Amino acid sequence: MGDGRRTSAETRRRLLDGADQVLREHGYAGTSARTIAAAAEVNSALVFYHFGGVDQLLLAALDRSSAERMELHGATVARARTVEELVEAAVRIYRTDLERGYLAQFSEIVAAAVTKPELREAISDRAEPWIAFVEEAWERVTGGTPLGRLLPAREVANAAITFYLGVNLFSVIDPDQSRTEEVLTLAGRLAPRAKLLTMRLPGQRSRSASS
Amino acid sequence: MGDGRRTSAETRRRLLDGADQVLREHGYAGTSARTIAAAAEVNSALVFYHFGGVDQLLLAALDRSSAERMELHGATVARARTVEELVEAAVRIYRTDLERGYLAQFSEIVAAAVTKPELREAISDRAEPWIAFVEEAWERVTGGTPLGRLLPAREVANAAITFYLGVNLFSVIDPDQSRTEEVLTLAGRLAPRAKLLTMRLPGQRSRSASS
Amino acid sequence: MGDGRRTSAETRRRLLDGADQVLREHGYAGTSARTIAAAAEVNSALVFYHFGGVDQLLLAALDRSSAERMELHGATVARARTVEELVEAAVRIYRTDLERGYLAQFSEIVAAAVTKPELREAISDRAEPWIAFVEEAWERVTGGTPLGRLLPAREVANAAITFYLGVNLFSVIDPDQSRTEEVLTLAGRLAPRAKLLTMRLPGQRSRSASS
Amino acid sequence: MGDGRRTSAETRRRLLDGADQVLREHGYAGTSARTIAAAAEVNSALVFYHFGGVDQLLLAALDRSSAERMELHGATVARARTVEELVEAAVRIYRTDLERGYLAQFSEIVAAAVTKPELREAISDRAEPWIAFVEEAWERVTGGTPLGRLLPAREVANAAITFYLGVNLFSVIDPDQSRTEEVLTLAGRLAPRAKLLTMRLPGQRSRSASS
DNA sequence: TATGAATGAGTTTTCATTCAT
DNA sequence: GATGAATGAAAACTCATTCAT
Repeated sequence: MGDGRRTSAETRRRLLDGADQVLREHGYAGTSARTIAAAAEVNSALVFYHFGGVDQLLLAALDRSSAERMELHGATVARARTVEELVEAAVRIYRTDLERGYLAQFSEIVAAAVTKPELREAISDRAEPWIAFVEEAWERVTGGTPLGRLLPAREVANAAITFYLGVNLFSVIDPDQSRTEEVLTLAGRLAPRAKLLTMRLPGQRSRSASS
Repeated sequence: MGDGRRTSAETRRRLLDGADQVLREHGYAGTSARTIAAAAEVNSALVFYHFGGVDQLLLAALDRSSAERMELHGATVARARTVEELVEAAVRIYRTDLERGYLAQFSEIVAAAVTKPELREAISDRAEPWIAFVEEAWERVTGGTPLGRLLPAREVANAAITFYLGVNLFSVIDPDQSRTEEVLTLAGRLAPRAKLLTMRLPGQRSRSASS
Repeated sequence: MGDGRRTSAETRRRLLDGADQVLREHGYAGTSARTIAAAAEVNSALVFYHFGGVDQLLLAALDRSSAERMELHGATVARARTVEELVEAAVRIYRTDLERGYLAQFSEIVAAAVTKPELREAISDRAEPWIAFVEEAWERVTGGTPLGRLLPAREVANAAITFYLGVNLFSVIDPDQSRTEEVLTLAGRLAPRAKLLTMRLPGQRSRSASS
Repeated sequence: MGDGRRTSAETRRRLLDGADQVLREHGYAGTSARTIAAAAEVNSALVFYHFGGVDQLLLAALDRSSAERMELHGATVARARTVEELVEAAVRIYRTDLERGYLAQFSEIVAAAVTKPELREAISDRAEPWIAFVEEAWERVTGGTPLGRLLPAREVANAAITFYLGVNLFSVIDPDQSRTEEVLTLAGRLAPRAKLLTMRLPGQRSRSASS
């Protein structure tokens, strides 16, 4: 399989692409050194030669797309100045990740980490930057405002990532993603109303009076 | 293994218990007909005889605990009359599921369904009643109110289940569940403020005037 | 491979026979679950099903022939009343083990234990009864005699087993076993002279006088 | 691996050292082109370039230490004038080989030769000079004496090498070499008595009379 | 119903070895 | 001389599944 010599970088790229493809088409359970190597049109021993194992290859593939996404999404989020814009950016990010298969890739690996405890730490480490990503964006946009005080960045980030992961699983229930679309649309409609949450509740005494 | 004859029902029960135990202790990846049968102290061919296969046994075990939970959680939710009480009930449900290991069990199977496309439909079918469950509760509590109009039951149910599924995966990143606790606590604090979302936005003309 | 059903005992026997055969014909390095199963005309997974692994099967085969030999050689040695007869018995044992391939089998496994440390304990345990066997025979024949005092049973047993093991390796150098035969013949000729070793050395004072 | 260019001789030396080290630390079963090359900090293809294969490298390493030992032990033995001194020298040789790891190295390779029939001839060839070595020493010390007639050099040499090889395997059963020590100590005590073996047996007629 | 023996395909992983550069 | 990428065979072992009893 595969004909003759190739550069190392080329082989590694083929393997990373093969890993992405197999993961998306057959799920983690259908992923093995053989299936990946077949997709990459490469000898299956090279999975071990270049990456040390199947899981390590999958993680390397995740790292590769994580880096791409971080760049791409970083730019998207940087333009947001208001909560509305931030929610809009989030919805755009979700759609991009869905279309490009990033969402599926991430889900598959996270799901694999649920079933294989030895993967958990690796995944946990790789999710952390994304939590920080959301945290920073929220802080930048709402820092110092009443909304920022009501909804602390850390909690918002955790909730956002939790929801993002859930979308992956929910796709099992919602194969055409229409329900998720509806939820996101709703979120878009609610965003301009977020600041209402910070108003005084009827029957709530004023802050100065309550102290 | 096991001594002497047992009733069919007894054998099935042992297998279901074994499946639960192995799934929680070793994860889906460590689950096989042999490991389950060993935990159940039963011949492994009986997994096939009684359930037709490993995945089918796992699904049967899920059905069993789903029925238990439906009863238990139904009672919890029935008492809720306000949005605050409903969110409180949801938090209590989450904590119960976590403590009893339902959450872990559900996570493992849902994660397996992500990983093994052939399981997806089965999981989808089993999630549907829970979506209906949330939908009905929300409708009962908010039906006919402005909040009910702003947040339609269907979307709320989808969002709630998406989040619940996400919690399963997020457990990988949040092994002691403390981050999830924080998010739920925040939800509890926000619930009384939900009705604020229905207020008129500054600069928004009144409904009657806008038509 | 193999046609249809067989009894468990029959399959186990075939595997043990196959293990013996492959070990003798191809050496430990040429021994694998596949080669043994092929020789046994049995599915190779049965090596694991019945014995748990290749090394365990080999050890079981060793145990089987050790039991046979212990019975056979025990009878041979029991008849010896003098050192001459004991040496004769030892030579007969050596020839029997050589002809029946026991010597080669034992050597292969002991040699494997040299190269694979994880086998050492198992082999050590299995050699111990043979050391005891020699020790008892020597003690029975020479106990209480001057020769017995000069050559303690424990040392004789260790030396005998060491030599026995060496013969295996020496067969590499002495493929037709003629050199080993000569050494054994010499041993037979020397045996009647063993008691001479206990005589007083010229210039050695008598025991009673020296104390 | 390894930085920059090295001379051919240097590379060969590193590989020989690496082979020795890996063989002693991980046993023959843990020895591969890769592990040796790693220990030598050299590219693993050089094992083939310089030596043609792993076993050939191992044999070359054996040849190197055999040459060292031949020189060293030759000097030790040359000083022996009597059987007692010769046995003393033999014990000293054994202890030296043990301490310097020669014994372990030799054991591993000889054991491998038992295990892999294709190595046998190579080992046989390499043992021959040692047989000659013992033969010559024995002949020099006992030649023309009654003891020399009773115990011909050829048989003594074969027996000594057989025992030495056995010690290698016996190390599995006697990991701290204490039992072998005892046997050698006994040999040291017996040596002065060797000439007693040549005395006339009680009831044996005189040589001249018997002819 | 239950058993345990059997099967064949599949997995990860390692190895000696080759070869273009 | 040296390198690192590539190869194909082989290893141990596990699995779901079947089937005669």
